[in-house]
Amino acid sequence: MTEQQASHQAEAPVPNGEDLPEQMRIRSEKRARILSGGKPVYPVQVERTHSLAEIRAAHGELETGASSGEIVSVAGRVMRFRDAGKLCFAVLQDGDGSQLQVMVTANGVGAEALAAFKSDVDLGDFVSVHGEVISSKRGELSVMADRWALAAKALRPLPVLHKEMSEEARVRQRYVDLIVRPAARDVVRTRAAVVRSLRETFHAREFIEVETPMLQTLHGGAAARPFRTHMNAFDLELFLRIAPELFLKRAVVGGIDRVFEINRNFRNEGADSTHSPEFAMIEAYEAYGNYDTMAELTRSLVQSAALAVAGSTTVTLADGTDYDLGGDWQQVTMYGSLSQAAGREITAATERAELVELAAKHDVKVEPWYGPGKLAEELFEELVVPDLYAPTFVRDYPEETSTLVAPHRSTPGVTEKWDLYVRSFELGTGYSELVDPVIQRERFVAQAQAAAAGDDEAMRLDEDFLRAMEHGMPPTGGMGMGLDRLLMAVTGLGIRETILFPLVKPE
RNA sequence: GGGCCUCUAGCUCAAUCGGCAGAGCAGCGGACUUUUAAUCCGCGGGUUCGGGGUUCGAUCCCCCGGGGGCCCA
Repeated sequence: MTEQQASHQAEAPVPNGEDLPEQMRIRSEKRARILSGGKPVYPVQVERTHSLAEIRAAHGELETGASSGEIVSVAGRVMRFRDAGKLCFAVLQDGDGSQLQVMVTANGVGAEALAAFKSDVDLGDFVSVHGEVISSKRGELSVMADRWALAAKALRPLPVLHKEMSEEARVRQRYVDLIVRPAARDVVRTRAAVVRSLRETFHAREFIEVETPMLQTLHGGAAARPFRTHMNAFDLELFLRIAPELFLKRAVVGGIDRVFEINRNFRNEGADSTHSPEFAMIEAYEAYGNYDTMAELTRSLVQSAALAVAGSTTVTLADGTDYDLGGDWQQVTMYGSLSQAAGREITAATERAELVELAAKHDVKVEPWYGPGKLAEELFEELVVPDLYAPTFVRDYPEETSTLVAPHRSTPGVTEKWDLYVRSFELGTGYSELVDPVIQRERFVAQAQAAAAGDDEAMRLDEDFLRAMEHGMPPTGGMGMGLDRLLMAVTGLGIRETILFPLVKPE
């Protein structure tokens, strides 16, 4: 930076200085005053020999009032500040949430540096303190300063630490949430531990991680409305992917027999406590696997993740209740559970008219393009899902709604597909993949007809995907699981709490 | 998409029937060499989400719009 720029910044600390709230104006004025006094406000580097946690680990047992004899430099964000005359206390915080008190006294740093500490430092600032590790008269582990320096000034005040910010403020300004709320930092670490656990489980089973296109000329692999975008160079309409499935299957055709991807999908739908327009998903495919082997893999992924974050397959949810993800999970069939809930036999052969009548009875909305399979699934979601609290694999879904799934080997009209439900939300899905290119083409054609009838979630015919499959695809099992929902499953949090920076409407 | 609730100081929230817009924390000035949400004295701080209407007078009532939450579809 040139001197000219530096002086310009000193003169105009922030735009619209006149209109600033009082506390920002005062902090900006301090910034300018410190700079004009020749001291840096944002030095490139400050003294720091130890993290706060390291000091605590090394000297946590120091007796009340004792001195350690060790001279250190620590730095951190000022979370509390108390001025007791010729002595100041400040509590510094590190990124991992650990805190340590520093004491600045007239004897230790001199009257001038003490006065500067009082006048220059605000809550939220970063400071560096050099001095001896001691224990205060009240037994608080501290660094007794012999010098100090400002490490970075905060121009905005911290929110009050003793009350939670509103949910909206927490989501809109996650950086502030992270500063003041340890639980917010914990979620970030928990999510990282889950992702790491997933990769370890996959690697232990010799799955290869790949990245497939997010910008696609044709969206597919799921039933959802896509985001559209445009590529200038090719003057081409592109879609943000709604699922990686069709590319991962191309990889299996090519001989990547065990393959997985953990990455983002985009669905142009609403946002609520269980849906985010962009969400992270795990998908995996295994040649010579099937929906049973994928169920076993999925259970292992979830249980290993629970062990990684909770140390147990029984996790404690945000509301304090325990939830058991351990052991084998129950398995039911979709038509069987629906029949039981409806009090009458319903199969893939049940006539549409009968299902329409049942839908009317239970206030389930019926769109004209719904066939009997889609209707049965809608009824299932209304009548059965709310009661699926314990982890449950629901098996054998109608062909009509399972465009990419192999026909069941013994039950007519259904496919080898399961959905995994946890606490009544859908956590994942698994298939014996459809690998017959002729049937796949027929299913795509049926989807095209549904699209023509008004179903804007219907899949489009993907000719290149069919071409790949026509080269021969081995019998394959596949699974998919929402990463954000897996976090929800092991923590009990809402989806917007599991995503670090969820989309919010502009203010 | 529909219904209900909500938006006030930096943050979290009050404000009676429509009658001078308040508190706690935070901030500013002062005191204090051992504080732990320190204490004591003093003092500031507001586009009450935006626009319009009713009224002598609107945070409050009405209309339109926006953000957020919950429930329903």
